[in-house]
Amino acid sequence: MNVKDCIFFMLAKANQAGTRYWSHRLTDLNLTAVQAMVLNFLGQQEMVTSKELGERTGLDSATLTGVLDRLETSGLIERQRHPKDRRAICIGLTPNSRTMVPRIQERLDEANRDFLSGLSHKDRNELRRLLRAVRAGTKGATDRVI
Amino acid sequence: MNVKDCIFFMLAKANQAGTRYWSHRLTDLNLTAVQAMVLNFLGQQEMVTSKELGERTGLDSATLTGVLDRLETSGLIERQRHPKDRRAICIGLTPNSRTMVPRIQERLDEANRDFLSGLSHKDRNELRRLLRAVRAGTKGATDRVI
DNA sequence: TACAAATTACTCGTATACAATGTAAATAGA
DNA sequence: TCTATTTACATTGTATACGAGTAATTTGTA
Repeated sequence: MNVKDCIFFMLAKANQAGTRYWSHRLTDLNLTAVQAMVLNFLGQQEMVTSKELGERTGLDSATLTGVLDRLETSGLIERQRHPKDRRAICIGLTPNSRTMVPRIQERLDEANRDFLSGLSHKDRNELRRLLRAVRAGTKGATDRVI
Repeated sequence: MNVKDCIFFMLAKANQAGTRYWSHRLTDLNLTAVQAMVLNFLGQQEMVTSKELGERTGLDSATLTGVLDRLETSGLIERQRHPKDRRAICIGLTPNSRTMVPRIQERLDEANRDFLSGLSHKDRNELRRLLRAVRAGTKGATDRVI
């Protein structure tokens, strides 16, 4: 099988293109693609535990620890003790990041529109449907799918 | 926009699922997804330069150096001087990896079939078409697309 | 209640990714 | 020919990813 027709290769390269595109739209905010995605999520659902945040954003617990460390160092999130469960921590935005979140959301909307502007409306829906199907199809096969 | 509908997020998670699936099919060969892909490519096109290999596999020169270092340490590839251009190196398989490549190719074919077994034949073609379109659509926007 | 099992977050080691920089070699132009 | 630019590869530093393992805590159960 030609590498170019391998689905794993194709997914990896499409993802590379997407991440690169989204990252380049963030350079002036000094955020990485993942960091912006986490802040965006926290803008909708603040004070979640690390566990829940990981589940929603599809980030491994080990990965998430690092992402949160860097966001905390930048003063963009706060870790707080969970009131009921002393094992857990609650993640919250800071005053700084709270004003930043709306801009991130604008960018994300724009970037989504622009990135797919070469596709017809129908194709965009098809792509989303198929990507969802791919993930759903492997659920359980290797686990870990959020 | 809900994170779950964000195309960058969806591409990242579909890719995660794919890489995980393909990696798990390789554990007994002691290869990573990327390493197997590189060996598979070398099985079809031996003695390519590092530059060409990078272009074909979509690997950054910095990334490729590391991948090749590890493959060389494992005795699976050899770096040789290019006969005409002393800046360039030629990458070749070793006796060890030459016997391994057919097995990798079998695995890759199997994994491709199985990974997409939940999709109809038509959907599989659609997915490939759309992933190609996504990459082609951003060609030039951020460069680097192979 | 005592204690094993499960859970939460973290740490460590390894492997991609990629921007930026360095270095040697090749090539283009004056 | 001699210099300027380009090219090929490597190196460095930072940021995901993920498997494996750990400490603290909670839960389930005998």
